Amino acid sequence: MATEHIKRAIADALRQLGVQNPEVSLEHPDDLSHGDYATNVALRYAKELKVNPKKLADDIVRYIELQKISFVEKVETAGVGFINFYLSQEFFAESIKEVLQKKDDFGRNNIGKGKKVIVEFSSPNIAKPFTIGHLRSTIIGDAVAKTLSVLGFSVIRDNHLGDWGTQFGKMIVAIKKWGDIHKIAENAAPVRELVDLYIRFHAEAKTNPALEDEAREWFVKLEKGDAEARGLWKQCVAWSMKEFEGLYKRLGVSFDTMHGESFFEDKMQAVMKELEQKKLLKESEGAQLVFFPNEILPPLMILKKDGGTLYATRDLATDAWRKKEYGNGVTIINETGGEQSLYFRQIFMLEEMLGWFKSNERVHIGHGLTRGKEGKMSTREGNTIWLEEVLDEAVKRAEAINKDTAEIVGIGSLKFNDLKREAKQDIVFDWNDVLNMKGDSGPYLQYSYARAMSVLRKSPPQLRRGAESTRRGGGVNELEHLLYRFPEIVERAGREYAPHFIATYLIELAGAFNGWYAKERILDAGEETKYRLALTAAFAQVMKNGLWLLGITAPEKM
RNA sequence: GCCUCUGUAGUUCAAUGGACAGAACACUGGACUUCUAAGCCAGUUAUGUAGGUUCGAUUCCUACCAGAGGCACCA
Repeated sequence: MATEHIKRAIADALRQLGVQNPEVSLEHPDDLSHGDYATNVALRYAKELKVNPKKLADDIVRYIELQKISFVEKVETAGVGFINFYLSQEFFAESIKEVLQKKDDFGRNNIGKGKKVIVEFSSPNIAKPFTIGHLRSTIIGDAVAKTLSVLGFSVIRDNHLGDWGTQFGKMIVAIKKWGDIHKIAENAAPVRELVDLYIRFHAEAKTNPALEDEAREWFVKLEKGDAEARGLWKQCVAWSMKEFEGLYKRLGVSFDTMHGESFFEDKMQAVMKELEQKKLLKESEGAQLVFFPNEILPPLMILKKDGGTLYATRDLATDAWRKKEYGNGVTIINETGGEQSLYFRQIFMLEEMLGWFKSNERVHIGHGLTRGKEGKMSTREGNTIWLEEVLDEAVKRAEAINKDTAEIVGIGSLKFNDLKREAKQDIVFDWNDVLNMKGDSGPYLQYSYARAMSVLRKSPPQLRRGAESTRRGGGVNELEHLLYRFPEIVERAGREYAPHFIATYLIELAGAFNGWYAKERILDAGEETKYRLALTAAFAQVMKNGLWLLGITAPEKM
């Protein structure tokens, strides 16, 4: 509520001093003693105006002081020429009131109004383990989708299941050669058996390359609708889906659409036709590829020499369908591992060449690898960590402290550990780090929230009507300095598709609350109790909303 | 070989080109016999190397070093 006024006042001052079209940047200084907002315009325009920056800053301040900006108490110059703005007590009282009134309304940003966005995430493969690797996509994608939705975007959460491809040829060969379909069905965890078969396939294929050809043949059969191939495939899909549903339920993640790759099987023909018509396809060594102008990117294969389709073929069909289904102007976000970033650059460029999308309508969020200490974990090698084991271990560790909340705390710690860092960073898997329950962790936030709720529960009801209580004297504390910034943080996290901005903000916020809580007696503050309760309630509100964006449950007690 | 990403404290991570580079873990010490100690307070330690652009660089550019990933029939 104050930023626009401040910016306008600075711009006016600059015009007054001779700048034609002033550009004003306003930031929050790192150090609270430098005020709530600061601008570096004096440093930027000193050269142009041929004056000393410090003097320019002083001139600007003198002009601004005459303006009397609402909610700004003090303006002063500092350092080499920064101008610092200190907000007034009324501002903080107002902002607390606003938080309490708006509740679930996350602030006033509505940058996504009228815009559609598809967030494709999680996307596990059928008949393969749901590993710690897929967890990242699931967690980050969920947080991004939620963040965009509160910014007003109309969000379609899509799980693009890997239920098609040569891998099913391999799977079928393995089942027919070494498996027993009835035994697998009786197993409590059929997917594990399938994965064992898959690993065996790769082990045996090393000495017997003919198996690979056999697998390709079976996939072609599957594509042509062979009854036996279809039957085995359907069975694999059913077993996997059952397992996935259990995991999604535990993680609290849901989807609007679950169109697997097989859904687009019959939609690839049209894409091939369009590629041919636009003369984008070129034959090379029997396969069909797209070559990019000036070789700015390596060629992208669309059709194999045996006529089989590839991931790219299906993805193009997928995006063509989405365009038709959701209309022009839809933005598509793919959350996948970072190792696919070259592939997505190829796809994005091709889709631009086809005239389907503008470059900013296609986004790839590539997360870093979760790897073991010894290197990459791979299904083929059989050294993956199953997500279920990780969830169980997380809950077990949380149980050691408190049985009642173990499930939400365990899963909260796991999610937060992922979201607190930039998505593109690799994670070296380490139990103690991944399931950290102390310090910068999910449980720290949950605990801070539960503590605030406990204070509110124990407070006298007549003092709880915080919204209309007024702030009293005394210094503004860190918590107040942070609370009003939540909407800005959410907006930035949405714009940059980067949930870690929310995560790091919440850590800071919780730290401010805990520090304040330990020092002050909230319920025994005399006349000021009402305002302190309002502040506590506002903190709880923001923390709850923030945790929700990250997909982490905020427990009332723990 | 080429391309992309990463290099910050003993460790794991932050930091829209700005003020003294922030946290957490670990370590050391402290407070609390009243609202939740998974907490609070205090302390030690860091921008891979060499240049460049800039009033000002962890951030931008160049080269090098180190790690990860990718580069035609996997996804």
